[in-house]
Amino acid sequence: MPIRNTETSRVRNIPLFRGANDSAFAMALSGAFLQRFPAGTTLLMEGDSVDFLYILLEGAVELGASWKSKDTTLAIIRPISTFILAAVVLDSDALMSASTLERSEILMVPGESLRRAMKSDANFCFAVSEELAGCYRGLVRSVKNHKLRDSTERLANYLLTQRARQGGKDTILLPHEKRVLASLLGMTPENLSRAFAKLSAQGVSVDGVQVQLGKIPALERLARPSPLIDNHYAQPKNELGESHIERGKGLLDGVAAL
Amino acid sequence: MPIRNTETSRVRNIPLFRGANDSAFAMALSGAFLQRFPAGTTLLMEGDSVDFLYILLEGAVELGASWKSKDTTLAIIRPISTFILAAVVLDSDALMSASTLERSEILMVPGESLRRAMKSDANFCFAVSEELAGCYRGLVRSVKNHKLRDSTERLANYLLTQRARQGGKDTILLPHEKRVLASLLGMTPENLSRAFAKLSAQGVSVDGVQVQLGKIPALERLARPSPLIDNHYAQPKNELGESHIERGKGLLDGVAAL
DNA sequence: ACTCTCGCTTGATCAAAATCAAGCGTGTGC
DNA sequence: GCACACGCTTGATTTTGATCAAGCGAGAGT
Repeated sequence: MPIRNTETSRVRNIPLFRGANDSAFAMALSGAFLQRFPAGTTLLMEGDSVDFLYILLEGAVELGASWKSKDTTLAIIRPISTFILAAVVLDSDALMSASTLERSEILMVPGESLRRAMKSDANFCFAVSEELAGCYRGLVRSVKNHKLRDSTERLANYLLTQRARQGGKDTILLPHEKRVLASLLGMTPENLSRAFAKLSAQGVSVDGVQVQLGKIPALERLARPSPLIDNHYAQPKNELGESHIERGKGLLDGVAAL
Repeated sequence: MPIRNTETSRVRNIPLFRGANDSAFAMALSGAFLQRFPAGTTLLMEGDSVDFLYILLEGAVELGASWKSKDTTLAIIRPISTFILAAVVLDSDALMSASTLERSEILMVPGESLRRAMKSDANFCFAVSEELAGCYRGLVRSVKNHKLRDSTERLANYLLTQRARQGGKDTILLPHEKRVLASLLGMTPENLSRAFAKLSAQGVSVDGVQVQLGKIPALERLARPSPLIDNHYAQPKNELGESHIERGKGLLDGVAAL
């Protein structure tokens, strides 16, 4: 599908492109096209060579990986976010697979165009570096979350993060199927159920996708959220790893991953 | 300590600076200085603001993190490598602490100089992006390693990676104390001992820092190393996460982390 | 030589999480 | 309406890893 004005203007204002000069922006998007995918479509498999930067405009995309018949979710991307940037910059193979969780609308930007634009405009290139640095730090948070907390603590922090993103109200909606959430949090669906059960002591009660957080102080006492692991303060756009994303200093639209 | 010619020329050739033009290189290193630290020195704590890019010229540095009285090692840096780059690019706080494992020699480059240099030279800026992308992908490998493998499998892969880096001989030397190794692999020292014991079935025998790998095929059958997780093919310079680092396409000197 | 310390190992116990196996409830298709 | 599939839960069991508690052995300081 040819790229239209509506799309370019939407994308022009994300942090990645905002500081680019017009000619670099045009160069980056030369050859870009818009594509729609139904839910459950595999966009990319681990090991595939990566020819495009993906920019998710609508929908949701799961980044995952597998080994020896196990698999896991590494991140869930929400609009407007890029993914697979690192592989594009290095012109190398994908380390994660990507598939749509919902019907999605994706802008596909040729990697070669993007790299040329970076080399032609230091400000744009700097924005790419900021973006990558933010992704890196999101992953650092994710590793810390996994190595330092047990599964109940991860869930408790996930709930508090969602609360902050969904406006601070005491009842939140789970944005994904529980099995996807379990995989993102690094546990089995069975254990996710049990972790929810444990958190009833902290006033958490689940009804389908709705979760009531009855006793926030108790939940916080258990979760002990930390700005060095959790990203409560970011805008409610992305969920990377256990849902932490970060933008250059005081920012703004989330843009994430790979 | 003032920076001398020997140091600038050593650093000039790492991938990060190789493509920079002379004026950007000079700008980046303006205000840089060399510092020596004894083993066990804390260079940076989590949450500290980061004013310098660190370039490790000699020694070894551990990057770690802690939460609720637990702590863990996220990476071990070997020369010549940078660390804390992402925080410098974003001019933000450290997400990891850094401390020397051995007496170390570190070139400290002011963050502001580095950012100015990036904005003045798109090629240098591109190299920074490549560096960050490599760090990012190293962390992705690390997350996969932790979420998909159990501790014995992680150890088995670690041993095979070390073998590849130490020249492919069937006896390798552990480069760190076992307690550090355990923390890097995400387990307790007790469990590291037991994991070694389990691997005796695969021909692994330990004597102090020396490890004999008796039955490589059996070990590989258990470890199932994968180019999408392990970085056997990189140069033997770095150990990030479980020891995977990656450089832009066909590269070279390792440079890593944060 | 002799303790002392320290890093590592070993064993016993405990806690956390994965796995196996039903069951339950809702929604779909026939 | 009825059967079926599917996502989720619950319980029982096993496996994995953490914790607690000794012990062992090499090296450092006296």
